Amino acid sequence: MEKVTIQDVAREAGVSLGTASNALNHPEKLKASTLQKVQSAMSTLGYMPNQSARLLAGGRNASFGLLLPSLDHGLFLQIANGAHSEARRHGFGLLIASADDDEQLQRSYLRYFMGTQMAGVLIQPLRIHDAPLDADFPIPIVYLDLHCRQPGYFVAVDNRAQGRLIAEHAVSIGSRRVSVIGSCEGPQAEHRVRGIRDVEATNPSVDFDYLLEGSTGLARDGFMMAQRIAELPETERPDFIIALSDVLATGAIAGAQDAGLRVPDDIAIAGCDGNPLAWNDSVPLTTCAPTGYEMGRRGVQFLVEQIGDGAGRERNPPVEEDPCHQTLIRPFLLARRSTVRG
Amino acid sequence: MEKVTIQDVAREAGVSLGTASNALNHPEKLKASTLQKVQSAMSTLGYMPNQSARLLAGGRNASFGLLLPSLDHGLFLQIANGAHSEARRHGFGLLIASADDDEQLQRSYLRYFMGTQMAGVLIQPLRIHDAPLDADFPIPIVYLDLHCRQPGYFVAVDNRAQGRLIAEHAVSIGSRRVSVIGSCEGPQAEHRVRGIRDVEATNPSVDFDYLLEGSTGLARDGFMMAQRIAELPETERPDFIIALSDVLATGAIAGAQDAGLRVPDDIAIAGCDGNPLAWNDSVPLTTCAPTGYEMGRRGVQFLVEQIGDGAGRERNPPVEEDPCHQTLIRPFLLARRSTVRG
DNA sequence: CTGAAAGCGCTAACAC
DNA sequence: GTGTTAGCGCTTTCAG
Repeated sequence: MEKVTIQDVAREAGVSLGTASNALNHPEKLKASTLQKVQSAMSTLGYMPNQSARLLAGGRNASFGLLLPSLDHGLFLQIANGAHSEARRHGFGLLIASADDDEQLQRSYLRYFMGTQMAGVLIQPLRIHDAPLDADFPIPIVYLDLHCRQPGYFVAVDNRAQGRLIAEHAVSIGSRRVSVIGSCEGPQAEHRVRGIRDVEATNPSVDFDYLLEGSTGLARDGFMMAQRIAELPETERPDFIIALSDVLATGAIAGAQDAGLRVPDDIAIAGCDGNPLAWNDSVPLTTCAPTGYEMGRRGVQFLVEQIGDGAGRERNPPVEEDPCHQTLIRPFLLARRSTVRG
Repeated sequence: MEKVTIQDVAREAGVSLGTASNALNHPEKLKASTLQKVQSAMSTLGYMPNQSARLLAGGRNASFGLLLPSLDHGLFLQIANGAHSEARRHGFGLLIASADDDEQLQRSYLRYFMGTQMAGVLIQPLRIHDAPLDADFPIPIVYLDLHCRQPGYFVAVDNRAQGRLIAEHAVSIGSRRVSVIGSCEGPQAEHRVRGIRDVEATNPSVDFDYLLEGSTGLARDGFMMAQRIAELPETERPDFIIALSDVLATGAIAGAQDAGLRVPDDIAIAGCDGNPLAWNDSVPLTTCAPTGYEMGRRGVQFLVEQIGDGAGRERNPPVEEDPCHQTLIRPFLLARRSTVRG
């Protein structure tokens, strides 16, 4: 089918171009009968408004952009779902893009979103460093999974509380020796370790040691670390492993079992980051409840808030509020079989 | 930062508007030194080309749209990943949207993609019926997870082969009585049942019965059906349950265990649709390997193919090929602990 | 290589 | 209520 423009619609409906346009953007301005005529003309012609032209002519883009670092983590599905449902509640659409762990691609999608005049952008940056870019962005932007003392909007999981929660759980079930495995490559993992150290400080009778190497993203690393741990003499062997990610924990469970240990009887193992995609163990994993949904929702709320602000005041707002808008998502413990005997 | 246009760039670089535009779209036409000047002007000004204007003026949109029915199934992540990686290989971007199980939203995103002049769109329709729409779409379109004897491009999982695979597995491990649970609400489930019946036909010594009720999407239904099955006297009780979805299988495993049966010793349970998001059982689930990645890849290949076609021939192609382009993705068995003793 | 100019399809003023 | 018109920012074409 050849392209049909709003002109064609107007002709078909026997009205003027402007009226056809109004039917689309200000239906309340038309007489019901006229509106009816135009709409039926649109559908018989199969008219699809050209978004580019609408936007260019000054229309508002009622969509938000969501830019994720990649699509291989359950967290991203949750974020997308949370953001989408909240966006819909406010009458916005949501377009999702993945940077595929590539900074250049991240930038290019970000430019695309800007260039396409999205109503706002939610971005979970690949690295902290990517944040300050917002300095000169023409549209509202919210950073996800990033906690940062800078002007701007940030929504993050309270990773420190996650670490604390799991460590407290370890202590509460009577563990004596706790091993923390993973690496501190990202700020998230770093905060989790800090939370664990909080608990360590208040429980001097429990031993904590830290095997911070490998990555947090590969089950294989967890497997090997658990095997090394399993080789220790029983008197030195930890009775609880905290893995800094669920994927790592999954590997660790397999590694421990492969070495002949029973989970949780001989050794308890827990994850940290609430990643349902990793929950395919032979034993249900203790970890934190997923937080992505909440992040996505909150992020869109910030976006909507900014848009509202822009409309409300013009310049020199009466009160200069704190320009740093931050939200920490509070995590919850999911105590399951990998640490608690059935 | 205020909006900076290509005019500003041209002025800053000391060249004409046309040249600045060429720097963006036909860099090969510029002297290296001029190109350099323009590019640095762009970056110092923080110039972001207005996509709407580019498209409207006739530029090509180097992005595909992917329209998914929802975002709550692991399959969708796989599709998105497969599509994205293939799109990148060909120099295209990918924008993802979710219809959130809402037909109206599906249509609205589809129009959006059309209106935004995407280079092509991949759509996994909510219902079969949504397919024929393509009759008058101005851009290449490929349907996912849909097998359909109509002109157009279709990529689907061979659901019938999935059913066959699982049923053959049941027979091969010596099952005598097989119960199939789930509902035939979608065409996918229907095909799976057909595949199971294929196997039933060639194995008269094995009993198959079909409890086709509830939904395929709720673990709760699986739970309750398994409980009902568990109450049967041992002589009548099936020794193998095929659930028409992994989510259902997950529920069934929990239900059987809750009723005091051991899996797989007392009863083996398998899924069908290779959904990693459902793999959080206490026992690793036998099912088919995930197929989404392959679907996404193949879908984008079809898109690229269509675009290539459009450029190659103008009208009256020398040979009129079959207008029905279909690909069936072949499934593989993933035999795990829920049916095979460790 | 440059500069000028014609739209792309639409929205939002403004007149009627 | 309706019809008319001026751009939105950019790409492309065409003459220099």
